[in-house]
Amino acid sequence: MPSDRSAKTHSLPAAAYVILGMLRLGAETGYDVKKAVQSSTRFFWTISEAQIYPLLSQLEGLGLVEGRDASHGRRQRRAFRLSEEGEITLAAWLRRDEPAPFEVRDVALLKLFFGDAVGADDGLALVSRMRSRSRAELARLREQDGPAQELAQETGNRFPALSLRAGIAVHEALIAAADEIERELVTPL
Amino acid sequence: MPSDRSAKTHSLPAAAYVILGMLRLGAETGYDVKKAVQSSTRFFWTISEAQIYPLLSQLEGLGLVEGRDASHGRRQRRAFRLSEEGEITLAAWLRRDEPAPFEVRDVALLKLFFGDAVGADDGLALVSRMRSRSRAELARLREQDGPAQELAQETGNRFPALSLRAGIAVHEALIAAADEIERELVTPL
DNA sequence: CAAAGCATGTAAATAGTTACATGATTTA
DNA sequence: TAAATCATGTAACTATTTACATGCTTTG
Repeated sequence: MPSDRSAKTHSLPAAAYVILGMLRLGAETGYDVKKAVQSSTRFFWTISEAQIYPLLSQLEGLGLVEGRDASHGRRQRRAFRLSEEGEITLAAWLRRDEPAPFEVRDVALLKLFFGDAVGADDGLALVSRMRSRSRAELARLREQDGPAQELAQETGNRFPALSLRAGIAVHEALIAAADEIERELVTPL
Repeated sequence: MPSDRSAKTHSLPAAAYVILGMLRLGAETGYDVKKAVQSSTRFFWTISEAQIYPLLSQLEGLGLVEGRDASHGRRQRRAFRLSEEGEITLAAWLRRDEPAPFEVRDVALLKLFFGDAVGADDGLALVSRMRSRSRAELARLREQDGPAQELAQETGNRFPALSLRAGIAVHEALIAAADEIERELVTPL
């Protein structure tokens, strides 16, 4: 675990740390990062393809990652790895106790908040949509549980599996909340 | 409850619906909207002041809100209300069953995911920071519980109080998850 | 051989934040 | 009378998404 000797303070966007972190966990190409994000951190932070490739170049320019050509036959391919600088920067970010306001961006919950603007049936529909959305997310997260556990066994990286639990807990809570809200809605005041 | 006769499909940004919804719930000025967001929907969707004022003008241009001068002495002040068009647009958006992927943007959880990049102590610090953050949010949401209940009694708008519960449930779940993760971390594999 | 997946990228547009700028009114 | 709160806004910047564009390789 590197200490933060030369901790770059240029505070990169969060997406940059997602890339650094994923490279550390074994991703090699931009495509790998994209897949990894989609299956795991997507719950905590989404990034799109259009961010990944430019950011990788930027990070290379800053010396935080090292790229090399890893083309496969005629298919072009760039493989990256964290540089020592990159590891230091990632660790320094993790240790930095910056204010981190919890931020959800969820249209389903947002719509629920304004549910009084439609009739009772449409209001109930909002609740049930929110629940089925959480059920789907829950299924997706549970599928990741196995692979995450394996990663923990094989590489000793325990945090991905542990934080997956947090995601699972959130959606279980949302499903329970939906049930409760529904019950109250059918009971008139 | 209006039906969506002339449902504007120009699909506005989510922030626009937040404004429409808040006006419907009684906010009058941009400042009111800002305060309302900070105390309630902030959990589901954040918007900043710099978005509110330009959006209000835009919405006025589209005929979805109606503004009038409501200056108080020499203090300038614009008061807005939903137009009928605006109510229709809001209701149509609520009824529209668009894909709504759950999206969290949370550096605390994100850092937790990459916690293996630092030592055991720093890793535990990530868990405890995430927990205290959720405890603070929980306190804030619980403070809103009273006012939300009153709103429900006085105006019949029940959804704000109900969806507040979802927010409370989420943070309770995250606190429980943090406890569990911590327990596992101190137990070596 | 078609479809799915691998792989990389750009352009244009939209969305959102931060910082600044201003000044009035109410409350302690 | 100082501090807090009310109130509105702009400029500059940063972040992010959507849509497009390309073409290879593996699998069914």
